Amino acid sequence: MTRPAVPAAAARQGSLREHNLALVLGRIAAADRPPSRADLAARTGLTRATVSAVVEDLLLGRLVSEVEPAPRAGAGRPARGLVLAGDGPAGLGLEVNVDYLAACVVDLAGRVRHHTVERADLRPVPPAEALDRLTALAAAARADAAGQDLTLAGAALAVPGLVDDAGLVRLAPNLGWRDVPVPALLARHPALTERVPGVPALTVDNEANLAALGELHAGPPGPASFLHISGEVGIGAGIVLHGTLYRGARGWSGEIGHIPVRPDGRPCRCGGRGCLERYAGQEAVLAAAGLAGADLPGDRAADRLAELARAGDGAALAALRDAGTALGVAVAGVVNLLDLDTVVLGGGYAPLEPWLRPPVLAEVSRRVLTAAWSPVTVRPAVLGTQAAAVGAAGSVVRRIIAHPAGWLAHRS
Amino acid sequence: MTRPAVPAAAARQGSLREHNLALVLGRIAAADRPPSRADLAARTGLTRATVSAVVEDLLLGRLVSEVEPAPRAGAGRPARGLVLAGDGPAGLGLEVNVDYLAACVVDLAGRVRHHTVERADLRPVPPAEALDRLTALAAAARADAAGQDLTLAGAALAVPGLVDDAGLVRLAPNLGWRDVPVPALLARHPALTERVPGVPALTVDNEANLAALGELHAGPPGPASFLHISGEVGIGAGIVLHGTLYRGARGWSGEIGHIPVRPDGRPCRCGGRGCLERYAGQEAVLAAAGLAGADLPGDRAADRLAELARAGDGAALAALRDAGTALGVAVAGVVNLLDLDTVVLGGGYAPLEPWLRPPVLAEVSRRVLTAAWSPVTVRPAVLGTQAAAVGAAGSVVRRIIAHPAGWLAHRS
DNA sequence: GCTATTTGTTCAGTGGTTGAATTATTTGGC
DNA sequence: GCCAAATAATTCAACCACTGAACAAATAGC
Repeated sequence: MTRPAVPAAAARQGSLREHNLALVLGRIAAADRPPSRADLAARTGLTRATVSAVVEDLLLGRLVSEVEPAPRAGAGRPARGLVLAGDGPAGLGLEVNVDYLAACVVDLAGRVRHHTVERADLRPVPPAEALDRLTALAAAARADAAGQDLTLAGAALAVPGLVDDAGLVRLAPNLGWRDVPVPALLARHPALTERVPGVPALTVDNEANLAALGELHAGPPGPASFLHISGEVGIGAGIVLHGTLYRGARGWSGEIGHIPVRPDGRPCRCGGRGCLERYAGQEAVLAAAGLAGADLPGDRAADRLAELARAGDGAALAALRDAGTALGVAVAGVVNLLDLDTVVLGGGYAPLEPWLRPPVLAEVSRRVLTAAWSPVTVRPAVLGTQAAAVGAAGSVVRRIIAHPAGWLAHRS
Repeated sequence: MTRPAVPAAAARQGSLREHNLALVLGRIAAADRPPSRADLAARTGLTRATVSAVVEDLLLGRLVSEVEPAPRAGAGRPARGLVLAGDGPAGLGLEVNVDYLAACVVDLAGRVRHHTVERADLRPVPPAEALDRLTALAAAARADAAGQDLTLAGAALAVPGLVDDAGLVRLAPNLGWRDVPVPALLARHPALTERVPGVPALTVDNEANLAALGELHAGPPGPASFLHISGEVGIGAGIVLHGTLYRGARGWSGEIGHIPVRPDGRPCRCGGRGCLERYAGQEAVLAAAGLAGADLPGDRAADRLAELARAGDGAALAALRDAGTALGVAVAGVVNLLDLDTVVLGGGYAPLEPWLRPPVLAEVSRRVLTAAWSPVTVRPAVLGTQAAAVGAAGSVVRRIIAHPAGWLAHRS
């Protein structure tokens, strides 16, 4: 990617320290074994003197802690290992979805330290009440975190819909929400509005975006470019380019469900025709598999379909093959456009991956111009249905790791 | 876009100056009237002392020059205006295409200071000979630049094909090139390999990518997100996200011509079926308009078609409507995925924009989920067929503006 | 116990920014 | 025509963060 044309802000003396704090902390986070100060100096290019000074700040701010010297062969003073603190700041991840509410806490190292799911059909519930119930989960999560010596530094909420910069949910069709001002509705709950400078108290984002972030951080460290497809009632996608989530010009990227795959095909509720959702969305697949009337809750439907496919049910297998082909056509277009090397099947698609992958790969290898040189990997998501909530919590701690200076200033 | 997780390199004292050089130079480049040092201090947040020191470096390095004080109302010492130097470094842009070679020189301010096009059918010409002929144009451009007190700081070459990081042209189907090692073939031409530290002597890139860059810098300054579609024999696209060109995981993004628009439709030479190129590519449109046998050179074909359409020719109008519809289906998918606010019709599509825009817009407004809140603009490219060569030259000078320290180190 | 080795800290030196004081150059009032 | 006010740009001491070298600390091997 070409670098941005114009830097935004003046660099002053303190900017150096801010940058190097992030550099050192990022290396500690990405290391596979606890690095010593000397390791960090060698790997970052800073001197040992500077690394010591920077690490001192990080230790004082409870972002890292020292661990026992790792046994090492040869002579020399033993190194003190540095790890991300397990008792420092943590992120609160929340999710409102069609048939459940969820809350989780993730610590700096990315470990899930708390996780609750409350099943409930939220379609008939007014938004304000749904958010009220969510704050009960949030309060419990906060109490659990406090008991583990964790400080919640911020929260992120995943919603299955289009969210603008201010946190207004413009449209969440499957939830029946329209123009819901989430931050205003949550403003009276102190658990969600306590301010830590440099860390937003609450951000609201699209569920598919946050699920992609969860997948990014659950995988190996380092930049990656992939498409994370969440197959639910609708089909959403999160786009990760070179290790950063791409949100679009206005934050509404990833509406892969409305990519046309049969321009003159089945009409869609969006007003178009032949959208992917009408061929590979939950309703379409269940109908084709003969499960139309079963009225299963969202996450059960995918498991039921997987059972049938595993048992060799003809209708289920045909339904999955057709859905995979439609998905493959859309994915081929995306890969031709964006040159991604990986496609992750997430959400409801994850358990169905064994049956979806072959037709998707077939379409991709047939239709992608560069498929011959650069194979495209299709794999299931490693995080299951928790992806969005975990990704939401992870987005809070990743922001601290990327910009530790704000957190440190707050603690001094 | 979420910020990157881990900074890459250590920040030392000199990094501050590097950053602030780029900051100040970028503001001078983006300003609409020559700013004074005091203006720059106010706008960047640096002190006037620092701005003066930074500007001193830029003046010494011939990147900016002072102009007469702009007349100002009120009392006070008159300000000295700062502009990008018209006699400093410049970029050399080159292009090999199916039926022409081009060379141009662009100065720091983005002005085109030299431009030559040599028409020739290059399909029967071996790559080495085509590149030889190109170096003749490059030498003339270099001489002309020297006569205008410009120093060529680097060159960029636009090719209608897939290019890898090393400059190897993997495939340029319409030119008949495959695995052409362009940098090696140009290595014996000193005019193209003279090294300026910090500025690559020669980069090779896809024509559609460079055309999009040309369009980005020809437009108003500031970040923009758009899709620039070059409609030639093939259809390529350059993707600009938040003011930066997105090249893809391996550099092969933008193959919009092979997005499926009729999955079971006409077979394509890529091996797929129903690719956009088979419905909106030059061949398909000319055939539908009854011009199949005319065998016009690429850029004349579009003009001829525009003439016919202007005269009300039924077949031409129908062909353009159908092509626009196919294009609109593909664009709707792209906008749903990437949430772009602007689509630029470039290359051969530019003169046809009056007839292509209505069907494209119709499909987009019908199929894009967020079309109701956020209109998508479809407009013709402001640079015509020169876009790729001008964009190539511009990419060289933009790199200097974004990273002036390298250039300054070289001159000291 | 001595030496080699590696880790981590201390400290003078340097580069770059800040902020206040100073110089430079104009307009406008008297 | 001269002086005050205003704005632009430079100068300079102070400060901050990083560098590099010297030094202290802690271990293994002989």
